[in-house]
Amino acid sequence: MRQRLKDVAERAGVSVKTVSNVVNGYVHVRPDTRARVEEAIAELNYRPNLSARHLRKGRTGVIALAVPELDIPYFAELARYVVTAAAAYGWTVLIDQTGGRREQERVVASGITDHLIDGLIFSPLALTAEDLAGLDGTPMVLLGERVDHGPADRVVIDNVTAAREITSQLIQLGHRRIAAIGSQRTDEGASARLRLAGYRDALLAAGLGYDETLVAPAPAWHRADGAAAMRGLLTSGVRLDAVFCFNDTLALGALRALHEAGLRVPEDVAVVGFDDIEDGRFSIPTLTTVAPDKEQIARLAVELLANRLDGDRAAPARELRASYRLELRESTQPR
Amino acid sequence: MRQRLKDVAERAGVSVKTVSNVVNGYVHVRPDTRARVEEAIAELNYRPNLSARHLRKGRTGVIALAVPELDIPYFAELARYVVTAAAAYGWTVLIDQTGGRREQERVVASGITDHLIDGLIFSPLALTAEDLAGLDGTPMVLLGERVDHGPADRVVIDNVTAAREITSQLIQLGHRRIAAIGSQRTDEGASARLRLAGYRDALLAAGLGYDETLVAPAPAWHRADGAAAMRGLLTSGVRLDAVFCFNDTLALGALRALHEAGLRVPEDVAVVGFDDIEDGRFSIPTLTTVAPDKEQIARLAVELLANRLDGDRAAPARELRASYRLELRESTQPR
DNA sequence: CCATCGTTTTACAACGTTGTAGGCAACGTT
DNA sequence: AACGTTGCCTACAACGTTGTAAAACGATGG
Repeated sequence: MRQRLKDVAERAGVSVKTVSNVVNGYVHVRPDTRARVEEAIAELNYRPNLSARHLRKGRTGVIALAVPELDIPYFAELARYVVTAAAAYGWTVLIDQTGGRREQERVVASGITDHLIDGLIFSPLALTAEDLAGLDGTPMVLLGERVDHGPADRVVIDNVTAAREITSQLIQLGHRRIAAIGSQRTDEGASARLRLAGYRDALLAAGLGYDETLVAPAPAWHRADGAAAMRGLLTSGVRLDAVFCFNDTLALGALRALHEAGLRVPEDVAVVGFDDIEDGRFSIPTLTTVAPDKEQIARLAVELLANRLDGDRAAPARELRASYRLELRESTQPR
Repeated sequence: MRQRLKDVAERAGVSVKTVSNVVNGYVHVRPDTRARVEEAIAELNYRPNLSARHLRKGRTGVIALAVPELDIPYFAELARYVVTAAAAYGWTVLIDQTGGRREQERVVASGITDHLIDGLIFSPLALTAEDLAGLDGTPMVLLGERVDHGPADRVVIDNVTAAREITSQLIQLGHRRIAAIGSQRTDEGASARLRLAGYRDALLAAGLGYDETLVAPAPAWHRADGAAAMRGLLTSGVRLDAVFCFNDTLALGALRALHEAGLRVPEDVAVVGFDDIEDGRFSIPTLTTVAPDKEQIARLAVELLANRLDGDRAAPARELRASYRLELRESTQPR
């Protein structure tokens, strides 16, 4: 049977509240009393009932991280960092998978949210600012950017600049026909829109012009989508000597399709990705990519949440920018 | 401000309990009363306070899934299936990362467990049966096998047979010097022990003999460990024409190391893995592997937990076996 | 019109915890 | 000696919910 404060109190011969005080580290407890209580706690293997504590205090010590898909490595890696960063605050992280579906995202943002968790770190794919507007409840930190600024705290990286830089890098390496894989319909995928903008900026700045036939859409950003898009570009007959994939899994799929088509990377076609997932450090060839500082993203998100929880909930939303760097690997330069 | 039953009750002009009855689908509520209450619920956007409900009912509707590392793709994929299977029971899944450290696993198994969740699906790396013995509390389902049968429900696959089959497959393809990557110290990694046993069985059954110099340990089962182990085998000068890696990430690392050494896969060395992670379907070459039915594993685990929660908690522990199949891909046969 | 019975609704207590307010010693200060 | 101060501890109430028991209601039959 599970032990309660009352059981500990009876065993130690003190009041329930005194046990509570010991558990919570209240200072004014005589050392011998404290020792007696701690002994009783140990003997009974007492553990606080978190639901009761929450009911009383209004805090659960649990925050949620909601991501579209856990088996996209980027999110799995991010989840690990968030769990680590949250541990520093003594928080447990509930990880939730939305599948990127608007309905599920809405459920997570409002339903799950209510009462079970103290705060939410949320990487929305489909949800819009107005979906979020109605949620007065749980403090929330958004990851990744949309063009429209919502009412919530947010951690972003500068997608446009990063995309421009890596595209420029390709240009500097001598590539002139640079394709892009991963564009999406405007109402989904803000990341896609921003990375496309950076790609376009770089091309125009270099006087190369923007050729729509070089831009391949990808409904989702999985390996299979990257492979399919690459095959599409190849069969379309368009000339190309490099590909900028909007994330690493797309790029891994593209590598595969190029391999199947008998093309060498980087000799025939250079490939770059985005996210710096672990696979890209071991793929054949290894993958040049934009590497966002995931550890920093996670840390900033947790800090924003902590400030919001402890501080002024009505304070204006803040937006923090995380850094990134370019990782040049084999897929852009012969070894 | 968050709404309570009381607020809804006042608005609808009924008692708190009647609102509770409506929320919980109690039958004896007059239709017009029910309508009035539901209207009030909608207007106030009422959501039950789960902590209070739990405190009263002893159920949270949350189960936990504890895995060693989320950025090992196998666990990420498994997590996805568990979340899906649990949704069918209306459960939310709290995903926890233990890092495979015994201390953290113990915390998860006892600490987190208490009061916050109804049940736990647990994939332990370092924890032993005796660690688990002391936990009377939360129902638990273990994933993966240890040699010693613990006191908890369990979902396993037949590791020994699977390892034997895939090794036999290599032998049948004509390979004679088959290395193994992924062995571990006996006190950790039960999977390693079982897969090694299957590998050995197959070799002995084919009259090939078991050569310890062909077995490379791997402290963890990441890509980097696989690459390092492969390099070790290659520099040791031992002759080999195939490698059985105890999971896919090891195999991907091995592929990388072979590539760097200028060896072709499968022409010079065949490679097989275990787990069937998505990467293996897109790697160059694609990876032959043992494919456990992850969806089935997740479903069985959730079912076991459901039975335990609704049924007899003192019933003897059950062990269910999930199926697997061999996926033959490019890394064992030229296209 | 009353008794009976099933339906619908309600009051109350309890789940385990902690904040508030207060009491009792022991101590130091006037 | 009286007083305030401090340290330690306790009783009580409350967080939002639901199970229990019982009350109120309405319909039926005698």
